[in-house]
Amino acid sequence: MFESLNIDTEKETRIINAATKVFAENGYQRASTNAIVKEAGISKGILFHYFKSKKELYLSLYEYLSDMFAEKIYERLDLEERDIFEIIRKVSLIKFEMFSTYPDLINFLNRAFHEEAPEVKDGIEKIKASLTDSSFIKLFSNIDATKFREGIDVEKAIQIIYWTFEGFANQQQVRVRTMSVADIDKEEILAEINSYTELLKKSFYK
Amino acid sequence: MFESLNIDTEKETRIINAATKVFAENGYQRASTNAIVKEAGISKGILFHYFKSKKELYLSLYEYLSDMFAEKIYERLDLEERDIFEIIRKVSLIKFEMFSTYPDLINFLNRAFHEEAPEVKDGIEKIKASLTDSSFIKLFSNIDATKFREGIDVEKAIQIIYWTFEGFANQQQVRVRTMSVADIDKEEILAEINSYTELLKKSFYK
Amino acid sequence: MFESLNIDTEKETRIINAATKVFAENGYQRASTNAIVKEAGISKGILFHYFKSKKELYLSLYEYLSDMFAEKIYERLDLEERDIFEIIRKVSLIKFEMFSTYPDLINFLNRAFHEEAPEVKDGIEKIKASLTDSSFIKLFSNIDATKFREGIDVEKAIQIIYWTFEGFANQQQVRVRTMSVADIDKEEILAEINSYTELLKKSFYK
Amino acid sequence: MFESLNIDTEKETRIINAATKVFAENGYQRASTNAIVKEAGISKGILFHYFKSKKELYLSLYEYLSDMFAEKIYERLDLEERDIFEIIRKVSLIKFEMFSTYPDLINFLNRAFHEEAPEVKDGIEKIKASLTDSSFIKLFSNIDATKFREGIDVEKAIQIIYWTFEGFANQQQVRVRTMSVADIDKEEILAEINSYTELLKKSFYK
DNA sequence: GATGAATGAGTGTTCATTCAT
DNA sequence: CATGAATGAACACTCATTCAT
Repeated sequence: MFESLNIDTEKETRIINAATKVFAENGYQRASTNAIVKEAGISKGILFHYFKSKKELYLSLYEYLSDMFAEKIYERLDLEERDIFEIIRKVSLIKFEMFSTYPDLINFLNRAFHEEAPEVKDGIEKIKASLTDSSFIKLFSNIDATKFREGIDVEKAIQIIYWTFEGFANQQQVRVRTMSVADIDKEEILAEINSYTELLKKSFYK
Repeated sequence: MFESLNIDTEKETRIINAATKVFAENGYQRASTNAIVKEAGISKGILFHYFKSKKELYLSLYEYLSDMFAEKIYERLDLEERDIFEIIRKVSLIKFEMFSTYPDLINFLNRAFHEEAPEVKDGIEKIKASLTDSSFIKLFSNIDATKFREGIDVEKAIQIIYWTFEGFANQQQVRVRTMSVADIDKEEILAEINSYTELLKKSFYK
Repeated sequence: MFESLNIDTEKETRIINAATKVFAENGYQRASTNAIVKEAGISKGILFHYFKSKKELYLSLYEYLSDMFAEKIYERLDLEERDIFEIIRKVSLIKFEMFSTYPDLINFLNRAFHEEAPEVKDGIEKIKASLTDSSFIKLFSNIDATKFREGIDVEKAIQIIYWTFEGFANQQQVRVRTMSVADIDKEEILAEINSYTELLKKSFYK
Repeated sequence: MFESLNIDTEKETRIINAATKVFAENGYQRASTNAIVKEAGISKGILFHYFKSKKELYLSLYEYLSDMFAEKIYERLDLEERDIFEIIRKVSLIKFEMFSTYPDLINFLNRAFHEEAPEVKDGIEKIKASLTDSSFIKLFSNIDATKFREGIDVEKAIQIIYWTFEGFANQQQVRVRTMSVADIDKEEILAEINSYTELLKKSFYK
């Protein structure tokens, strides 16, 4: 299941949505298969008919949602873009919009990123690696190095930029946790992204 | 217990060490009180005599170890130091040495930092806040802003510096996870810290 | 199905072979219908289309394989033979050869002989009885009693002979359990059969 | 638990009796821990507090009951006795009486002897081996070989005698399975034992 | 203070059987 | 004929917490 995106039955969709939500809210360990089947309105048996274990469910879901997420990013991203800040701004924007539409998806992915449960940690890492290899890093490997000031270690500068926006995203997540989706002030956040962008440009660029 | 640092009996020390270790290795949820009493060589009853619940044990431990950690940091830190990079370098160094001596402590604290279990999340946040208020932020609030180039938003620059070293620390942790304490190449890591420092100084400082 | 030996389709053969193997390896209870359909490469539905329950599958299989086994024995046995030891030696030999060719069949039958699962125990007993009545005991009922020494209770002597070779067979089975079919030293086993035969003849025969 | 026969609390006794009964009636696999705790009138938790798994419960029980059984046999057996038939008669008699008093014990032990469940099979074999080594075979290793007729392979003769009474016991068990303890005709069975004894003596002894 | 026996709801998972397609 | 999705009760086992001793 999931392998070839043939999620076309109503029941499959319900499982995916339910599992995404329950895992997003509870993390791997605390999420109970009982809660998932209840949320999905299905029987215990059918869950284990589709996925042979909770672990497999989680990992399949992770792979499916990562793929889907990457796809969405790519289909809206200008792959010719070589300015790192433009790339990050665009990705942030897309993430935002996806968060409004599919908050569970984004929450699931964010949580999975730091998941510590030993049953799935290695599996997540493997999927992450294969994804990153095949596609993600590409975004950053194509960066236009000539824009950076002389004497700057571009690779490390990119790392700093990445960590900055990762840190910012985490900070927002914590803030947002208690709000409803509607209450998030998108304009304010974008403004903050801009000021970090300005600061980093001023410091790293020619 | 713990409130006034009167950890003077041998049994208390054993509980602390055991709980630190078990929580460090498993996180809040997966850590079982059974594992803790077994590791400590004490009875179930006495654990719940000292701490009325697992939650209280965790939170007391967190507070105690945070305090202890902050104290160690402070007693070795030059409080007059106003250069943020010097502060960070020194803190990194102290953390390093503490990790060699008390790896469980550092692992516990790192893990607690990202702990998601709802039973303790708010409690952690509260303790963190009180600690930060009373002491930690002080380190960063005293920073010498005059060293930064004109037109740079110093507060945001400090955030970037913080996120950079946080990101770097996380990266190291992932790398280190599979190694034994002995195999860590301290010199190499310090060299990397230095090059990030150089890069950021060159970019942000006058 | 099976009643009239019309096992002529390829699919039926696959069910038989798969079920024989899975029951032989796991016994009635632990054998799962899932494992059987997987091994046979068929769907769940078709299994329960042919056999209305796991119990009926097992019992039909038992009857079919018992019959088949008895048939094989009979077609190669000299029915005029009235010396019990000759009969047993011949039966042992045939069993041996069948075990080399159809190890699952023999394993299934051996295991069924001691099967304790209440769902099928009575059914097995009934089939065993009808088989024994109609054919098996005949082998032993025709024994030449005049070969036994005076004063010997022939019926009981036959029982002893039977138990001896049954015990020997069980002993071999335990030994063989860990070996591959190829590693079994047929000559050695036949030599042992011979020495038990000699001993019993010397003791019971004139 | 069990290690040093300190089964002195009322609850422990209830667990032992309940587990013995449920395992005796159902074998390892079909016996459910639910049935055991219900029969014993205890909670689920306490069973797994004493025994860390169903497997450990079964094996501890097997060891305990085997030991107990062997002890009972030994304390009533004349160890100087070197006539194999006398030994077997006496053992049969003791078994009988034990069966009247503790039918579950004997049923458990008989069933365990042929238990096929892979979780416990090896464990049973190991315990059996250690028991046999230390004590049981002794009974048969001390047999007076001079009583056997010239030219008889005494070791094989003993095997035959053993298999005969084993087969007889199995036969009785099948017969008895449907009866209540009270309905068993002890005299008749002892008479049959005697006639097998007579036959074997006449055949093997001088 | 100190022990560890005791609880019972909760966990992930299995399974023979049915039935709409 | 044939499929495999669907069921739900049952399984072994875990766990934080309490309490009689």
